[in-house]
Amino acid sequence: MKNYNHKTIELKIQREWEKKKIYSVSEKSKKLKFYGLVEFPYPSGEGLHIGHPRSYTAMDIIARKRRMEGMNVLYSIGWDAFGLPTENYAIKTGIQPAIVTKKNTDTFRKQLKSLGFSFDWSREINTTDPKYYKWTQWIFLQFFKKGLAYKAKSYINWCPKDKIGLANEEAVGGICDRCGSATEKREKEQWMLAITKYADRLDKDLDLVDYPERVKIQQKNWIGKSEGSEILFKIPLSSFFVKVFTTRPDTLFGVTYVVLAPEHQLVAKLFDQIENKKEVQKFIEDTKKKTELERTAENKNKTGIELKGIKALNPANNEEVPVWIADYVLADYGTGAVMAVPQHDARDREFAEKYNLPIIDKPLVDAKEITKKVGGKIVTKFKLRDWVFSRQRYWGEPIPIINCEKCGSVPVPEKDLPVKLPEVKSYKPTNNGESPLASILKWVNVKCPKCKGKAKRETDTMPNWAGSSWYYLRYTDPKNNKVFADPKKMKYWLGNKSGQGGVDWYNGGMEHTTLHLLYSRFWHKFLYDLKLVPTIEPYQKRTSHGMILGEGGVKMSKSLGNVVNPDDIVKTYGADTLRVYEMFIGPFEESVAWSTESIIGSRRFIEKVWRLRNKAEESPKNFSGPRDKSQTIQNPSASLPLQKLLHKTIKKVGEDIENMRFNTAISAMMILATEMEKVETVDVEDFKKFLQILAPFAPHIVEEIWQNLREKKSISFSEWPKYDENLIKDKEIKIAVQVNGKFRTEILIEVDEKEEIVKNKALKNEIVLKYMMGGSPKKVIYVKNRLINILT
RNA sequence: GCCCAGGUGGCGGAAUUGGUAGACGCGAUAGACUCAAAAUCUAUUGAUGGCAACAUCAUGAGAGUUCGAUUCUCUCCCUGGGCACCA
Repeated sequence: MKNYNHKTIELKIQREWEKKKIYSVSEKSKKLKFYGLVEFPYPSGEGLHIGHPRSYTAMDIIARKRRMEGMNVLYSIGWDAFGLPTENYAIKTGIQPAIVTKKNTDTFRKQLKSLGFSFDWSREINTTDPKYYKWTQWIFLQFFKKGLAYKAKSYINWCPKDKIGLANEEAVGGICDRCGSATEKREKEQWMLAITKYADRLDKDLDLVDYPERVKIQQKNWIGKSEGSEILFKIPLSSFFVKVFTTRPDTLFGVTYVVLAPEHQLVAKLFDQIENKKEVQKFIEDTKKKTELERTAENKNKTGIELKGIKALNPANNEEVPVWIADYVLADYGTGAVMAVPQHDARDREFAEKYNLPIIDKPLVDAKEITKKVGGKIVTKFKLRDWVFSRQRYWGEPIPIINCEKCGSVPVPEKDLPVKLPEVKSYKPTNNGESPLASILKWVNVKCPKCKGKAKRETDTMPNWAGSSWYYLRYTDPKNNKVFADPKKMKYWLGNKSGQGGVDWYNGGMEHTTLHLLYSRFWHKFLYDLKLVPTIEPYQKRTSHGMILGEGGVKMSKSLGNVVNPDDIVKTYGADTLRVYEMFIGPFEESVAWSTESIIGSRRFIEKVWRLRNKAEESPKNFSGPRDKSQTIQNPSASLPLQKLLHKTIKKVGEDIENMRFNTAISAMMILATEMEKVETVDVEDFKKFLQILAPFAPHIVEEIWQNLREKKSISFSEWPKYDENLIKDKEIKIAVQVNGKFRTEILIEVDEKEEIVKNKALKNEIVLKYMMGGSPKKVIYVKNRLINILT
């Protein structure tokens, strides 16, 4: 028997899969479908990160198990390729982003193929492909037509030295990460998507999906639904009112002051009546200088100033209360004004104590009644804000709008889609804050599709969240030129049980919980309303993997020099070993530290499986012709304890995969392999069952052995083994015996043995008698089939 | 400051969800095989005391509930991630 050579085996097997296209699927199947999804990668110049295979192997294991369970499985991959790093690389080198992207995706594809994922490569997609982004633009136009894409003033990060707009990521802490100078906020007209229109449904429909509780909590907190009242406080001697939003209208009698955001419109309107104009003006100026970060970080130093000469009338009792402005009240949440009840609110109390404002104890009243009585309104507010959808960048989907002086924003006619990205000389944003596209006059100057007059193209591009908001729909029908995906194909793959359904299982990172996951749910619901997708929600089930950190638990980074290249691991140990190691490394949902030293354990396990093949071959039963598989158990030469262990392992591995407890599944298979190695021969049928449950984890080596055992069909489509209930049940078990709560010995009992018999057995036990020291049992606690505790 | 995770041997981690803490793997030590090495196999491996049987202690710290707590409750400390002071 040859030595195990992962290089030749893995290459050979991968070529066979590719040649036969065994993982290509179509919806023309009578089998039940399963749609497994992983977040498609951003093809960075650094190549595949060692963390990518964690998620991809996990879903590959599930996909492979589903195939063996007889399902028609869609598992696909693509590239989320628009984005900043490629563009910045282009700015530095002058190489076209499209060329860089091509190079990077080629690398990623090769790397992913070397890991043996069972992707249907015929469905590969790329968000930067005009054939793909045609439909991203098309969906944008649907938003526009429904009035959900609109233009509004917003702020961008602006570096006054470099004269360019910056992404949040490039302006962390208000510092430009290119030149280190302080950034400013600059007002700019931007395209927005009205995600807030869907806030309530995005919140409520979380009840329909199977997401981890922590993901649901995070989404709910992000959406931030709260019910409360809007109440008007009149400003005496003026025609103005302060409109406050409160979730505690029942505390209205406890209000001792009102606080406005410094940017609140009323401050300017009432400015003439303010007695301390100078101080107020200075306070407002100071607040403006602070970045959002500084303002929100100053928890302990809430600052404010009273608007002297201005009062507000509490509508509950017509008493006058002072009006303040403070930086802790934000202009863009609620109404930008709050009523302060220091008696009932910790933050109001802190502020009141600092500035010596009164704290009064007034009665609590019924929230609804008081709201009605004072002419207020019961309202629901959300934290969620509309989505700024414009980027002044090159490497994104051009927003398909033509700006006409006469007609305003006019959508590009569908027949003219996609609006392709033109080639430019410089990828750097212009120094007046416009995208580099603005400098290509030939491209910009067009006729208005409506009036045929002079018009200009929109030069803003979309954020990279656009392409990833609908990619799972494109996988169902990746080459369609007529529609973004055929409704029939979507219906097949997404399922439609009374509007429920969606991708069956979507695994991804926690970092995408509030942005990508929420954005794509929003797009999906919008498309559902247009009757363009068959389900209310895009994903039925979502799970999250933990990060793979560097050795010792620190983040992997170039600067720390602790980046692990998956190519090196595949080369040295093989894809099967890397897959097994990444699944064995720790609990799937938690962050774990990489350890190159520990990989050897997974490699040893794989080699052990290779050696086990000899035991199976040497079994004389191999030459006795075909056998009835159901007779395996009665096979006289098969060891009963080993068979019991095999069937227990089949059960455990199956259950562990479903719960993504891959680490304990592998541990169980290691135990089984070690036990198999101890016996002289292993029944070939039993060994095959072991190979089958290992197949999703280490598909190459098992396929090779499978072929050697004269199996003609790929193990990938063999039937997932069933375990025998009778073999799993034990007749006798050991249970723990405690005396006064301390473990002292164990006794053998029959499973489900009567309590009386167990008690008698325990009380006769020598060791138990010794520890009871002649005393008599006062109380005996028996936990069935587990433990008996004797108290004296 | 708030929210969400998490804290168990030298290291990564198990523990049937309140029932024998440390499965499995790495590392380490000793032995077998070998001229030798590698590979493989066997044994030991939480700490302290003891020749040993064994005993005591031990799951971030401290309390509590319980016959029994890694698991539940409270207080505190630390690590990681997120944040929009959300009225």
